[in-house]
Amino acid sequence: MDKARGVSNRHQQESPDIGRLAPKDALRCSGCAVGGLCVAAGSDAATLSRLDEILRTDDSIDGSRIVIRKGDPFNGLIAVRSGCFKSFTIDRDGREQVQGFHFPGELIGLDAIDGKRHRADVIALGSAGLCSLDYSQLLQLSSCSDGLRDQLFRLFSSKLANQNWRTGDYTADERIAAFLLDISERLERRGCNSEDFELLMSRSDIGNYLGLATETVSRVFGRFNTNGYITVKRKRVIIDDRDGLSNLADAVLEQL
Amino acid sequence: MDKARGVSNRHQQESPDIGRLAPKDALRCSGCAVGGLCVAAGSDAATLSRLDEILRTDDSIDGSRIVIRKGDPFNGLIAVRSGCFKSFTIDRDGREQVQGFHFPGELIGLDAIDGKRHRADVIALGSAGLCSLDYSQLLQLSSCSDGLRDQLFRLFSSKLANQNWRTGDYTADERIAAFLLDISERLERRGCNSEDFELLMSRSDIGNYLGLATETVSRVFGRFNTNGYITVKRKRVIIDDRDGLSNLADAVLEQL
DNA sequence: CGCTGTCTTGAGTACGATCAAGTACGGTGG
DNA sequence: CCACCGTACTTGATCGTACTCAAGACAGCG
Repeated sequence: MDKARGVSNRHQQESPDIGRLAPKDALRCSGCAVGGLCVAAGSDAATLSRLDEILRTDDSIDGSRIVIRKGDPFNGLIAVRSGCFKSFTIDRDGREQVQGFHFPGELIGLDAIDGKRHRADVIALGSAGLCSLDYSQLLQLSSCSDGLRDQLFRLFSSKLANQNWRTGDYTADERIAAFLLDISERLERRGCNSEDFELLMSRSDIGNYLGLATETVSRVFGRFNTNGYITVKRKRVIIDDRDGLSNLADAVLEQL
Repeated sequence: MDKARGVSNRHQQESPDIGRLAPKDALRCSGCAVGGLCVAAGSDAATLSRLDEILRTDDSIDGSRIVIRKGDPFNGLIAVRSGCFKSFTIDRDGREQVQGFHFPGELIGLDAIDGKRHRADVIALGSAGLCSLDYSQLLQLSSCSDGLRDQLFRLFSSKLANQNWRTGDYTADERIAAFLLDISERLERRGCNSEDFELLMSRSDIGNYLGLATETVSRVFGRFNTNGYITVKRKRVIIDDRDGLSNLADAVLEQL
């Protein structure tokens, strides 16, 4: 009972770390650990093997490597294989705007299809891997498969839906509760431990993402800690009272 | 020189009002006034005529009519033909959250593809018209046409891209300047007068949408008016100093 | 062991929210 | 045509949350 106090450690041993989701031998959609959440979901075997053909993977991304720069020509969709990425822009005053964090199975660069240029920088938070899918080839391939088309639309759709809560008018507490539950839920869907995890992003990233100052994030984390909602030490977070958090985040989560 | 002072009235006579974009006789994609911005853009004649087949139109929508309710089953995409719509949710405390305003050629309900239920209420702001496109039929049809698939993805993509600026951390002045320029630009693309127009939504809708209080919107409008950026009287807005507004909205607009 | 960057904690401040009148407009009916 | 009413908008005064500035604690690392 040293660290994981206040919560069962039922997920302790079987849950993989977010960085370990893509074993070296699964360089294709057909064997991908997050296939069920990604582009391939709902595709038949034939489509799957053609997806494998147009797929380019890179599993050797080290922490803090910028994988996309704003203005880069858009060639294809980027899917996260493992690890976590942050997308952001820097305005002319040098101020950063964090647009989002991307987990395995999620697509990056969807907003670049229209203008054919990437609209944000994307950086790896820790070691990570990704796939790229050439857009015109994907467009071709999607003519053959109803399932693939549907899945692409669904991925777009859920991205749009998940965007809405951030624009609402919520308090710092509501935002952070919703943020923590969002991260937790995304980890869960990937088979990771959703009760006890490491935040891969810094306090200032979180604050920037949520429209709050770094200090406010720190303070709310501290308050949640003393109130028994979570146990937080630096980047390590344990969800102690999920219901309490949900209660706080209620107004926000109704948007989903 | 009674009302349109300070700005040329070059767009005065030839610009249609936003409510008058869909003449009664153009009930099909092929003859639609906003076809170039909507689903049909980039489709060949054959696809266009098949689009016409799966299209259902309704041009007799009166003001304040709710056309979609949150939780409604998702059957297909809704495209605005004429007028303007507002999408919003009401949380359990009865507080409204305005998610967006929709102009002719724009799609509504994209975020419902994934969960198969609409995630927001949609109401007409004044008399309006819309089209609905059955999703499964559209999915089928899109297998035949690269152009249609591409256009659908682009519409999704631009929707995602245009979402980002609202989440950033900006002042009331920046938000409202960006809002006015956004409306103006959308009117322009539809061939309407972009210098002198009527806001179809109320101050409280604008405030809610931008995360500001009604009173703040009113005050900023008033300040912009005295500073010579705009002439505003009730719902009527004239853009007097576009550069000034752009300057204010710079930080925001970089996100686009 | 001290250096560096990240995080935490504290004190004062500001921007926009809230509360509260007051005003203009559009609609209705006399 | 005008008096009336209700709603939307404007304007003013006060308040509160989260920002800013500032200092200190902690972890990681040479």
